[in-house]
Amino acid sequence: MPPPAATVLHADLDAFFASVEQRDDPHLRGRPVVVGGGVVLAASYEARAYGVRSAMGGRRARALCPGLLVAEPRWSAYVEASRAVFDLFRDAVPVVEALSIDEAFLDARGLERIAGTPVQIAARLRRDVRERVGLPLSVGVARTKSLAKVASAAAKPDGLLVVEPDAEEAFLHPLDVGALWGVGPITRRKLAALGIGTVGDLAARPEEELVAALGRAPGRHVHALAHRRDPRPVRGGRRRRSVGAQCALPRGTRAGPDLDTRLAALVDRVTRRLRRAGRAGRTVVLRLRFDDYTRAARSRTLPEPTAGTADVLAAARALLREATPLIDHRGLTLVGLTVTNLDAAAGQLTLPLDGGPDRAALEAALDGVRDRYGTAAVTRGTLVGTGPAQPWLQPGEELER
DNA sequence: TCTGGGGTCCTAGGACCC
DNA sequence: TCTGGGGTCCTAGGACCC
Repeated sequence: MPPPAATVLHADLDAFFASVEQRDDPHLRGRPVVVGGGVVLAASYEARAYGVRSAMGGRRARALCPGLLVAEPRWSAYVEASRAVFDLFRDAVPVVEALSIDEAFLDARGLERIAGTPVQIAARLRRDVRERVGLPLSVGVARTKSLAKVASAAAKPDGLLVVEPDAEEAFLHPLDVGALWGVGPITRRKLAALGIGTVGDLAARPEEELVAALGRAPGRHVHALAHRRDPRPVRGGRRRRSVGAQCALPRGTRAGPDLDTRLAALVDRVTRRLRRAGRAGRTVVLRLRFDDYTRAARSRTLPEPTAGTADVLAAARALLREATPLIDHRGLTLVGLTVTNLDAAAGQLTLPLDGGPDRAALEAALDGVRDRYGTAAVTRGTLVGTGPAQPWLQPGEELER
């Protein structure tokens, strides 16, 4: 067995939306900027120096930082920047696991001969992202995903931090438990009640005590993380597991035509996105948030996967009817709709290939089917894709990419 | 801190089946 | 008629992440 080495990279764009705005508008550079006026979606490091944070209300942010500049979100610019950065990730290593629009894990094992050590790859990646996309990227390099994630956070802004295997404990133990990936405010509070403040404190406690306080999975999980055990591999090629949309409502919203219109708009948005992505789901989830900010969800699982507006809307309306007493009693402040259980049933698409296609066309068609169906093969002049059923996709439709 | 929009994973209980 | 162990699927809720 080779000795353990720091081969996992966690790459994370700094203040992503705000950095894109500063890149594209010279007036914003070096100044406190937030994206999003109502609620802060991203804050530049200049704004963070004033205590401005993402998810903060815009009014509070402006109170903290009088000269704050507010940019309206430009989603297409962020998507484009993200694509360019992920292209560089995939150029750098073969296995990339996206975590969100602005961060990913990269597996840098076994690339010494062709691309250099993990640290060299990380340094080159930071330079390439800066030069070709114009954005600051922080990278953490460590033996496990969890350590790499914590390392990239410690490296920010615009930094590179390597945690070598023999330095892990010295790096991790002084940190607040909230720095661990997976320890949020609630777990942190429960741990504080046990007198646990740092990762070192956490590592000193027996697993049974943590399981008793947090539950089986979370207890075992934080115990393992504190002892730097994290066997999760970097997984490439992961697909989205749900598609949803939501909208905030004026306080005290009740069931009625207005709410139904909102619901229909959400269904429309979600099913469009599903169809564009070539996906279908079996479970429709109605999400509700009430006047007191408590939440509830109601769901229905359909016999077949669908991305059809009418199917999803019918299910959503049935759920809404079911929840109407609850809504009228407690008042609604948010309604959301999610389609999940994506591609849950097996199906098969068969395409006749008449007239002996040339090799390039055949390979393009295979790629198209494989993208949508998971597998693709040619059997006696017929192109077969096996995988998730997608009933609205007719044979022969949308084969070109 | 009174609150936006998008996701992930885990757990528990009940229905149902063999 | 009563009883057992084991499994899957579905619903609802909770915690966490960006």
